[in-house]
Amino acid sequence: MLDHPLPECPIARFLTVLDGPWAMLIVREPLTGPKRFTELRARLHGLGLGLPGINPKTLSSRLRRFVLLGLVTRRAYPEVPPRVEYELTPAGTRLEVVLAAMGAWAEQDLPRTGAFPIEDR
Amino acid sequence: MLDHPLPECPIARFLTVLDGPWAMLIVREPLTGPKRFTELRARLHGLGLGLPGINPKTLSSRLRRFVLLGLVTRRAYPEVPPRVEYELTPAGTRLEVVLAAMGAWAEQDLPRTGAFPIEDR
DNA sequence: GGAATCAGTTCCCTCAAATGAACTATTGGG
DNA sequence: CCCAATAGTTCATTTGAGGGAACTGATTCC
Repeated sequence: MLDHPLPECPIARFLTVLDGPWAMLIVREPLTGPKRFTELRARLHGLGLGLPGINPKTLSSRLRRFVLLGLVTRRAYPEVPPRVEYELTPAGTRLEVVLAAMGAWAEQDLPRTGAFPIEDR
Repeated sequence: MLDHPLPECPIARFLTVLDGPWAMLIVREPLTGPKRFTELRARLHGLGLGLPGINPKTLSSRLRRFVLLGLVTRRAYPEVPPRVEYELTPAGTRLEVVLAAMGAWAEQDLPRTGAFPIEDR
């Protein structure tokens, strides 16, 4: 994904990096403070994407990407059992406006049921 | 995708429907007025997602979904050669704020090259 | 001694999405 | 007669993402 430069177009760049059903949902969690790996797993349960929960492989893969991109920091404490905390960087925190825009749009224009309103034009 | 109700969480709902590298890029096009199928194909070339251009199958599949969800209208003119225009509904047009948020974030926080800044914390 | 805890990794499998290329019907124009 | 143009569809194939399940290492609690 970072093997060659990202697209010129900012939107395309965003989509390259934050693609997939999980990416933005993962980013949302540490907005309320640092989160541990297992904590993230637990909180990403039952969001009802048709998916039961996130696979640890998927989660660690996304987290590694985010750390690489500077959206998240990873802090490991040499304890037993191990403790690792993921925290948003300022850049990561700034994704909150995107999340807010997505949420607001969906609340207004994307009902849960298949009964979609016909807008007059 | 509409076989059973969408998730309760608005963000998850957004991601269910507007997932994939192409969805938001397609929506962006008719913001500047109705667009024809071939026109969309042409404009979606060279965005550099590592992809050369969009496959017509992918495009027609997304357009069909958007029409179903009420984000886009499809108007066919019985001419030869055929002409079909895709236009955003008010709901589709409201996605502009999401696109703007994505773009602004990427411009500020997602550089093209792998040299990502380390933010002080 | 055995179980539990945590943060992942590894293996194998499946499935949906995307791709490339060819093809359709229709008619006007050279 | 043959080609071009439009809006797709169809076929066959690949790729990557995700899923399930099991496993690791170190240490503390029971």
